[in-house]
Amino acid sequence: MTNNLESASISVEFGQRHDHELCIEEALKQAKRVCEIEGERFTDLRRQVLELIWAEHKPIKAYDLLNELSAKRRGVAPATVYRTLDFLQAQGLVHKLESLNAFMGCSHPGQKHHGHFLICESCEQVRELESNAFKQSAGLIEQENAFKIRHMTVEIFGICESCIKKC
Amino acid sequence: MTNNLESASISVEFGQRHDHELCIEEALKQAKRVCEIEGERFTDLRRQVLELIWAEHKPIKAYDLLNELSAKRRGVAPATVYRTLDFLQAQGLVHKLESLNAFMGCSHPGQKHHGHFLICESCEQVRELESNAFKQSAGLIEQENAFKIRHMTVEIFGICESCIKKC
DNA sequence: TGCAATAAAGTTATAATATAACATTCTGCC
DNA sequence: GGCAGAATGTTATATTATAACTTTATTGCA
Repeated sequence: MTNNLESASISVEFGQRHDHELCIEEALKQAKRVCEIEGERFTDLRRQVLELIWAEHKPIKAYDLLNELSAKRRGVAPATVYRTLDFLQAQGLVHKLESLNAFMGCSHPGQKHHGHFLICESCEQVRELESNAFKQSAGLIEQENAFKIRHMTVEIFGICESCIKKC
Repeated sequence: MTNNLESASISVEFGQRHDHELCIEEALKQAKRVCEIEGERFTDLRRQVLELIWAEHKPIKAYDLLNELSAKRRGVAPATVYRTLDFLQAQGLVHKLESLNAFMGCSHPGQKHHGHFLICESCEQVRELESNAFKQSAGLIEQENAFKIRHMTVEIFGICESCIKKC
């Protein structure tokens, strides 16, 4: 077992055709790896939830997750979903999109980063930006305001390339 | 009545001592102005809500607002609060902090801008950044991703200067 | 193996946040 | 005054999230 947390990211461009089964497979594989490294259990429940979250490159709401999960197993309640989401977020496998009250699979699991997102208002797909996209601005802001940044919520709404072309 | 929307901003540094009554007064004055320019009514309810929002340099939750507002007038229900918040947000007088489900008075009313926030996790005060803090990064992101930005939620959590000094 | 300790998941209840739909009142205008 | 539209009141309910306690599964160890 490797101890290298810097793994490849699971990421595609907006509207790009790809074998999404591979995305899911890769996400699950990396999740398993992260859990092993962290000494956490990647249980059936956690795997199922993560798999549902990765079903599309769109954020999913907790109660939609609950509905879909209910089709797969018994005894699913809100707490089931929120607990599992908490776990997956703690492991850096899932991000919450605050503006949408919804959850996304993390494209850079195992890499320490803030989640920054491009959200297409037309196709509703979401893409995670590289963490360093705002690094310079963030540094500047820290200096100018004598403020020590601990976490940044960055959610950018607009129209993706693919949707611009379609107009 | 002036038609100049570019008004002074209502803004103080973290921890800075100031006559907060003046902040509130200024916020209400500018709100009245914005409403006049936009042909909207700055009613008692709207003024009371905005005044409560400006009571501190901290975000306030809708149901806390509801409680405080109930002390001032009869027949206050959730819809009362949310409707008024919607109005104030539409006029650019109030911002919602998505990460906190809470609301803040806008420091640059009448100026077209995204709200970007520094949120101190120690004293819980919030300060609105100048809109152009991220302008360069935003431009870069648009280019690199061929993405047309329409709105940005930027909420930066950390420790403010005043709280760093206290440690 | 068997038992204790801990972690995970199940279960029930409820809190916190937000909106929908319709009724009433207020305001500006003729 | 009376009409039209805006604002507010009112009631009900949807959506999002957590608390508290129970049961089950897993691990480590005697």
